[in-house]
Amino acid sequence: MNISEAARRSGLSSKTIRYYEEIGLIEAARRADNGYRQYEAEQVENMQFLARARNVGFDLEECRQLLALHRDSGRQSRHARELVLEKSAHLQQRIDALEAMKATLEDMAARCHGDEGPECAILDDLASGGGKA
Amino acid sequence: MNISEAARRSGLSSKTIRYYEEIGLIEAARRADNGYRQYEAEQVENMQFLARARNVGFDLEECRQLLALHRDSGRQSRHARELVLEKSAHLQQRIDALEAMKATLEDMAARCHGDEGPECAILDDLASGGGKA
DNA sequence: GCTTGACCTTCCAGTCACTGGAAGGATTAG
DNA sequence: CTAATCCTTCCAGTGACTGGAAGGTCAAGC
Repeated sequence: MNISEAARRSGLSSKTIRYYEEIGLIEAARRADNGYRQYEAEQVENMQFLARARNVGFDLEECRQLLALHRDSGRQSRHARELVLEKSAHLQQRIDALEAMKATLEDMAARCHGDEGPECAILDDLASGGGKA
Repeated sequence: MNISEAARRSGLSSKTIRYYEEIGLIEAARRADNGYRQYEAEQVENMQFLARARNVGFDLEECRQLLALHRDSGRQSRHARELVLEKSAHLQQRIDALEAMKATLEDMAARCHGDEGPECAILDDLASGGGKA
């Protein structure tokens, strides 16, 4: 199958597939006589694996490790679990940071009239560090 | 004061101050005879404003708008409030996405033995799209 | 055979908000 | 005098793509 079909089936874009090939995340595709990349179901499965791993927050280096574990029949599931727990903790940190930002914004918005006048608790907070900022 | 003192007081790095000057987010500093940038309290206040705005999640373009409102005595607080509410909603979307990722990861981890053996619910989920993936 | 449109290829530039580092000049302390 | 610490400019790199240019290929319809 051509690259756009592989893209459609895997959930990656054609651009992304070429990019992953370029950085060695997926192996270089076989080429047809016209130079077009040709894919088999197996490569598409690898792409799906990558698409799913990316969707749950893994970066490309982690995806590489996960894919290596996936391919390694002598793997230890502990390694995959460690990656997952580490990523989960990381996500929680980012969530906490975003929640804190959001709380500050909501506090600012609550104290701002939001009318046609120039008085503005938001701009005052940003200027002076008042409020929760 | 020199740039490193302005950095210390504002919470931005010297590199970041130079960068903000380069992209026109803060005005070009007055130079001393030796070519060093010289700052007054007023510029440092602008830097603090930017540092705070960045800390609550605004991107540089939004910071530019907020700073413009801050400087505009004829402003309408409604404009600042709109920016804040929009950003807050955006943050919520990102939080939701991260929460979903985290839930998936936790579900995977819960079903993975995490031992010395190769059986692994995590890798199976990523490969087949099972679980919550 | 010709055209049109949808593919495919490579390569280069841009994104965002910095950060690191090189190469070199200025200042300060001892 | 020297060493350490500032400061300057400029260039390159980050992550993970995305957009676009320039050009080759293919299938369908006339």
